[in-house]
Amino acid sequence: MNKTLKEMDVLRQHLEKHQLKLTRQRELILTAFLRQEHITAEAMYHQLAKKDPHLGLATIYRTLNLFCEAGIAQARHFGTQTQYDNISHKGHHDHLICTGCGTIVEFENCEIERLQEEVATKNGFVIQTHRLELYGLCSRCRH
Amino acid sequence: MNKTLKEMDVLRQHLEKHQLKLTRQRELILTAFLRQEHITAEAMYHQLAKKDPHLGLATIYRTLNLFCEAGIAQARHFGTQTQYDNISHKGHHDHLICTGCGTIVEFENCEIERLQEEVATKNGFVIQTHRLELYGLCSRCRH
DNA sequence: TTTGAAATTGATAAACCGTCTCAAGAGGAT
DNA sequence: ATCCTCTTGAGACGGTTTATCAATTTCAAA
Ligand SMILES: [Mn+2]
Ligand SMILES: [Mn+2]
Ligand SMILES: [Zn+2]
Ligand SMILES: [Zn+2]
Repeated sequence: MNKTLKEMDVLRQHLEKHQLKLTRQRELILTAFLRQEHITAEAMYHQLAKKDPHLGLATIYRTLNLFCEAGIAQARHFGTQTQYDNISHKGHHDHLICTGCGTIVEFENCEIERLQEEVATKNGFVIQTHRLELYGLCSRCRH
Repeated sequence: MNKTLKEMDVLRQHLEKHQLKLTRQRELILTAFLRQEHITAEAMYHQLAKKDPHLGLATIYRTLNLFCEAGIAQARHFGTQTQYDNISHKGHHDHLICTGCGTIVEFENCEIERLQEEVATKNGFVIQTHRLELYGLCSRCRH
């Protein structure tokens, strides 16, 4: 029973609007991507290499970037690595990252968001984007 | 009247403790660095390339990283560029960055800091570091 | 002051991560 | 099925930072 994915439709619409084509690779990568919360291009590459050993790394990058343009993914730069965040079913959020095991926890805090706006206004700025990342040790990594 | 700089002493102590040497280059770079609030290695390189003997780019990087270890500087990754933040006379702070002109404004907001701790605790984390950057347009860049 | 072991320097190679190039292949409107 | 356009995969390339290494400098001890 292959249920019609909302995200596949989002992609199809984006492709249509921009005269792009729905390829086997794009379907494959989207299906795999939607199983993840956050994933790097490299990890996606290795994961898919098992299925289709000829998927090029450049195609992974191109396709994940396409998903960003379509609003399905968002590139997040944590420390040195870039994680593609599956935002198809999420609103804005920020992250807690464990420096021990790499676990990524998402959170939303509207009070912090409000205070950010307040700080910006106080300094004459209008915010376009922001980054908030908390790095530390999760309970398991502290034993 | 060459007043004795507190930062030069901090550097001297750090060098002594680690069996490192005080070189003409390190003095030169420190003096120039202390005139800045935030600066990239590349900018520092160009600023100093005109003077004196010729300073290699590798030396600039090595020395700025040395300052970080000595607690005089802190590397901050804004967008794609790495700014070395002169923290010799500052406590913890975060930044507002204008995407129009590149202006960097520092701010401290203990209420945000407190809420960050609260979020971390709620998720079983103990924070080691954090990044908070607000990107937007300053009043001049909005006209 | 001279000496010499150890640290430092500058030039440049290399690593890293992602994008660009381009010839060959695939998509899809007609 | 045709044919124009878009996409793909392999590898070259680019920007930024670090590693390498022979020559030079520092500085403590003689
Ligand atoms: Mn996320
Ligand atoms: Mn600062
Ligand atoms: Zn952990
Ligand atoms: Zn501005």
